[in-house]
Amino acid sequence: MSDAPTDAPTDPPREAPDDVSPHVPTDAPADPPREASLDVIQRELTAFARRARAAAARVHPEIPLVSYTLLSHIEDRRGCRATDLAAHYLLDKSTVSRQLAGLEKLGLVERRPAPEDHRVQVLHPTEAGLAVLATAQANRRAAYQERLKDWSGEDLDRFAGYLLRYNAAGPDGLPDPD
Amino acid sequence: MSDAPTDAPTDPPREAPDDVSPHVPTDAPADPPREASLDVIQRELTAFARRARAAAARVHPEIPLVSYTLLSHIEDRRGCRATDLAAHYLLDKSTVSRQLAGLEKLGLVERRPAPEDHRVQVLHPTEAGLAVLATAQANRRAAYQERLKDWSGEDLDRFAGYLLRYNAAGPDGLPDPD
DNA sequence: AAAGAACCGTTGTACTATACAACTGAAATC
DNA sequence: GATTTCAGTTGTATAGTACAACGGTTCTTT
Repeated sequence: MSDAPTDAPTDPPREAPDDVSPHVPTDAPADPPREASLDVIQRELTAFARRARAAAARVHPEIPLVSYTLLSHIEDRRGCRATDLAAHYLLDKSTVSRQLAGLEKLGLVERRPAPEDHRVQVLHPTEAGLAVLATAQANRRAAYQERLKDWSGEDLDRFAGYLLRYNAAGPDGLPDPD
Repeated sequence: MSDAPTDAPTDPPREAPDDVSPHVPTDAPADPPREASLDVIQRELTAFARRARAAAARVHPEIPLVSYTLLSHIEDRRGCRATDLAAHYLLDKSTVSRQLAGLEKLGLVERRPAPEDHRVQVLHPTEAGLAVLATAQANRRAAYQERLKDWSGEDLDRFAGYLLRYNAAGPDGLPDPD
């Protein structure tokens, strides 16, 4: 995404969630409020990304962190290749290679050369890998539940829908390969 | 935030934005849909953070990147101190110190010892710093406008509101210091 | 089928972003 | 005035990445 949040973090939740009129958006000239919303979205998304990053390091002391993301994808797409991961996450091959090396050393993934194509490595989570994922997943879920406990089901639903829609535009506004 | 997005990236926009029923949330038992929404939110937020990070590096080749975030805050809070930045972004003093050193070397910020307290450094953006910020801000805004061009004003407004609300919980679910 | 192109993954090297700990200087407290 | 506390810097270490150069493999093309 060419709109990466990388700035304008000034201070996210400074103006309470009210200054974003929940209803009078398309009434007036329609353009000013639109821009205001865009700015808020940009700023908040940025703030989120920045904090997420910082927090990430604190949350998974057990596993080298980003490897975790990859492990998760490996579980989801059993038997995927390193190249798939790189393409999916917009990472360099070398980065993935090293992350996988780490995961293997930790005994969380197995990589076996594919029988059909000897260049390719087929990736699978190990028992340990699955266990780690399960635990972390549970922790995360609990954290989100706590953070969003005051939200109505309807709000959660809509928020989820918006996020899905936002992300659906793909990594760079592109159709999202993969 | 203990809910840091650090995993379950499997593949964000895989299920179209429709499988999140936009209206029938609080009707049924109310619990299953809630959990589903939570999972989606968790996953999408995670996906966003991951990609944002990757994209960030591609978007601001000009300036060492994260420094950008700090510069932005410095503009917003003229005359703030390095410690303020550290506290605000949950960064170590040393990290901020080095980032600022970089920004100063690039001529984007000035730091002067405060007259009243000789330990403190008062930070100000330079002309060049303001110019860089303005340019980047324009780029970002354009990118967001493009990405969200198909959204209705009402949806933008609501999405902005949700993000604000989400972030308002603070870096860790805490009352958000600062 | 031999040559060349395309591919997959690894390794060397370099850089950003961070953290933690130790240290210097300058208030503030006692 | 001695101690503690606070602001920033510097040393050292680590994660995460990228890019470029390779070493095998497989697919294409003559």
